Amino acid sequence: MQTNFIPIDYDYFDFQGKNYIKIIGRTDTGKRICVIDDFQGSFWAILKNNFGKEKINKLITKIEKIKIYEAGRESKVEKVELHDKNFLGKPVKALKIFVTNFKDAHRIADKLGYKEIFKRREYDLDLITKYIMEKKIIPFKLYEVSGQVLNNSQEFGWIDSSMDIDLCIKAEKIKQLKKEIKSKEIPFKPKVLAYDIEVDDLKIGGGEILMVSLVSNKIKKVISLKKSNQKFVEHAKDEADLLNKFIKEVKAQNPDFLVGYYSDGFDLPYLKARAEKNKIKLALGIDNTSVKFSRGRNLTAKISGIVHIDLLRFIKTAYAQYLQSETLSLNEVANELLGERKKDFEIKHSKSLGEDEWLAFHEYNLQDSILTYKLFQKMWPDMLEFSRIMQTPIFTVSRNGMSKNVESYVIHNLEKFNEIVEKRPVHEEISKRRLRPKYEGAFVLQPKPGLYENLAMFDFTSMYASVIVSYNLSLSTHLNGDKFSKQRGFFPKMLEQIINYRKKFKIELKKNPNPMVKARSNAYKLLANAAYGYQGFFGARYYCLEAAAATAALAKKSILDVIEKIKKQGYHVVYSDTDSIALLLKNKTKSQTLTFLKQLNKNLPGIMELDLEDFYKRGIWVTKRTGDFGAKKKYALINHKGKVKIRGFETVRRDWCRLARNLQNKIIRMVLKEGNEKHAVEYLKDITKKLKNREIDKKLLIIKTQLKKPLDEYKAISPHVVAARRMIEKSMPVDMGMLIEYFVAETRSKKALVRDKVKLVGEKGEYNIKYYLNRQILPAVENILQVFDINTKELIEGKKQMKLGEF
DNA sequence: GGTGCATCCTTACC
DNA sequence: ACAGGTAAGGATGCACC
Repeated sequence: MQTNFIPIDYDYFDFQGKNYIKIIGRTDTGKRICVIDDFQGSFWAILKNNFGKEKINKLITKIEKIKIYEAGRESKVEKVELHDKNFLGKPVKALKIFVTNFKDAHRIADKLGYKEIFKRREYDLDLITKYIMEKKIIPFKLYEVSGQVLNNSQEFGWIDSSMDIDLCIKAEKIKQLKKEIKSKEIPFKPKVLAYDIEVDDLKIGGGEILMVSLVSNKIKKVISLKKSNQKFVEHAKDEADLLNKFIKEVKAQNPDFLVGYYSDGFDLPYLKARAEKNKIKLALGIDNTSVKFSRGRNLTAKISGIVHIDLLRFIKTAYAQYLQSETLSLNEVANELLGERKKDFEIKHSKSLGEDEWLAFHEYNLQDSILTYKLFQKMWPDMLEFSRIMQTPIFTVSRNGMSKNVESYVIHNLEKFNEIVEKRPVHEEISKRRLRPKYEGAFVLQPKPGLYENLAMFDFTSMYASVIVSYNLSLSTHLNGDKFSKQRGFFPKMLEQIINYRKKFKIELKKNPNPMVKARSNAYKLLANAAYGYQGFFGARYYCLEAAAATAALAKKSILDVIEKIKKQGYHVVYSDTDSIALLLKNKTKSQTLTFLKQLNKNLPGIMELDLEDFYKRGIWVTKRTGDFGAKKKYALINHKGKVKIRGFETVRRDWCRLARNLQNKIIRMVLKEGNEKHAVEYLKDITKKLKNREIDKKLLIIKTQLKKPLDEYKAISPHVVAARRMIEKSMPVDMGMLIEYFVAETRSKKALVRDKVKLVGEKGEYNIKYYLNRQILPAVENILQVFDINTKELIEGKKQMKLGEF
């Protein structure tokens, strides 16, 4: 039997003490297939120099005899091979040691205390990684498998009949099909089922599940404890019935992906806990196994044969830094990425829901799954490309952070360099690394405050990555101190390849815009940007603080050199931060400036590249609030099309109240558009008057601050901590990571601290005029108007001066 | 009990 | 613990008078 298929999910199992790989995929005709592949795991023993053939053979004989009995099984060295390999760029002789069961690789490696052995490596990789590395069966690429069909076969203990699949093949040969998948097409349309639950008690398993919604391209339904004549609602007579109906529906849909939003941390653990309570097995796996959880920093929920995706995890690594949303809630993210929102519904305890409210609740629940489904579709190209490029199953790659993604990419591209994989740092090593002093980072130029006209912004493309490539900075090329070898290392070479791919797909995207090429280009961009952080990250296999420090230092030197050249050419440099430079054109034209930019590029080292980010009509830089010199990381620009770019100002900070943010935003825009402060001052006066007359909507005065750690770990009791404590008193849910909302109210108390005036949003009380005037509005506009020599304090307080702290 | 510096804390920039 | 350093700025903590 022979068929084409795409690998989606990977797993392995033991049979008679040996490991077998189990790949779940789809055939090119859409059938769900399970491919079972024989795979013997192995690790490396790298030999010290200068051992003759005879000595090596003796060693091999000794190693071949190693056997261990542990965890109720016998494992032994099955085979030893001598290879010429590279380790950290240097040629070595190494023994490839094959073991019966790879789970015992570490224990067997521990038995290799021979003086001839320099290092033992790759026993700390997982078997799936080893398999993909060696056999190159990469997720979502097309393969042709031939072998024996298992149909009610007793092979592997009737494994095929234990799974809900269309076809099971014991592989004899798996061959990659060279058929190039056209980048325009998405090669395979996954079957997706999105889900979401509603409960009264947010504590995992703390109360009954009221309803669960399920959405695919075929169904839109809510299974609910509440009877309803809404067409999409299926009634469950009790929670056990609800759970069974849920399981049955998932099985009926038979999806490739079961998708939730924060479902690793909430929906699936909740379902599992309630299933246990009802003595029901949450047997969602295609082999009828239950959901499995693994604890890391985050809870992770795995279902055998169906890829469980928690969209929030992927959003955090691949999207968060490019999103404007202030939180990563489903509502905000869906609004930004899809232009759709959750249904308006004020959640309250199910006991107090009226009949109409149940209808709305059902719709609300359904909408969450609809949004989750649509978000998945939107992100699918990105996840697919991540999986293919990192050569890592989508279950894993969608949960990994960027450092792990860089590492996966490196590990799976090492074979081109004949390299053995370096080990993961263990606990002591990590602690040691974390104690190392920080190195000096980027250069930030102190700006001179003012309103400027006719500017350009230059920036280096993927600056740190191109520094790493241009100066060959990595662990394997590190000699000593700040010295690095001239001989090109695998890490910089791989990174250069990444940058080249990024360029190639960016160009392709311009010619032919489509989501797949965009996703590919973006994945390479994210990889390039994370490479620097990776080398400085204490958990990295290829950690090299010297390389990270040198990268930062050489980047700094490069930008300072360029700034000098720009000045010499007669431009005025206003500002610079890390990889960008803002300059005044003065008497120069745009085209002269572009010519000059080309000239600058000719003299840059290696692959470094300086780009024009944009030309700007005006820009404003302000003073720091403390001191009369320019504030870094705070500026605003307007380009010639009228597009405004605001950085660092309170406008973009979520821990300032809306009133102050909106006011500052308007004032910045007025000033940039008009080039003077006239309208801005009028607008400020108007808002001030309204605030003093208590005409401002309290919604605009809410301050939101995130609880970054458990409440009892705070040393300083700040306003948001007080607010959170009050919430607990009122038995409102308070969790680490939550945005705490409060406003500052008028109080009779003479205490001066803000925290003594904190009130929760729902609480009665009038807003504190002096606080919002002196600590929100004034600080937000003061330094902007100061550029025009306006004393804002006098303006809004009248002639009578007031101390800043007073309110 | 007010002053002023240190420290904590959050959130931004790149 | 899950990429790095640089920076602004609010609010409290606390020694000091």
